[in-house]
Amino acid sequence: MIAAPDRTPLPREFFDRPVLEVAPDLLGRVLVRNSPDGPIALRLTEVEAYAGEADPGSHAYRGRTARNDVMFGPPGHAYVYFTYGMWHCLNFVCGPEGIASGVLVRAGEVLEGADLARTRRLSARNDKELAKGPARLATALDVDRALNGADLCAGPEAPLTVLAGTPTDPDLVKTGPRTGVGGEGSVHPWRFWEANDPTVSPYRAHTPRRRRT
DNA sequence: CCCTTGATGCGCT
DNA sequence: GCGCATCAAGGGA
Repeated sequence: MIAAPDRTPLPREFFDRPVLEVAPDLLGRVLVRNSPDGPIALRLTEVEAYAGEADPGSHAYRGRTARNDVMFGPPGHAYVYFTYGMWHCLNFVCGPEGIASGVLVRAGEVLEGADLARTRRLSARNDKELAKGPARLATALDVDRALNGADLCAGPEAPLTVLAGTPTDPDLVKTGPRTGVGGEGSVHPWRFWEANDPTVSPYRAHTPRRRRT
């Protein structure tokens, strides 16, 4: 028998730790998105750590700007950015404050609200694909820049919350280089996922693309 | 399955 | 202007 997931929201102290400690600990936790259309609960299966201004793969690498501002703020908040002209990606800001670290939420398994998620992800061929990839996940959960800076620790009825869930067995946590991160940023195994989980996104190496003429 | 390419807005140099 | 923490469709094997 499987223990019921813990519905207790994670406290701010959870996020107020070094990002490389928080990232693997997020696997198996349950992200709840309360949107005007209804709630969706997502069990996290894949994340990536972005570790401060010294990390060349991080948006914080070139210092504080209007875009990455919330990364420099207190832990336990959402950092949402817009990329490739059409997609959003969701991060959890981690501590300590001022280090500008975050965890990119890359994939998960929809536990509740699959009907709603399907209406936002019409191209998904099956439910495993609803949140297989960071932009798909944000689309399924209706996450956009309106949620940038949202407090993850404001309670279970807040727009975004992370419940304790059932942490993934550490023996099942796999690590590898981050997807789509090139150069110096690719040397660290800062991608974390749950072994044998069908909702984890495929790894893709960094591929520079030339703009259309 | 694999690989290639187009779509699309904007932050930053 | 360049390049991006991406996705979906299309064609070949």
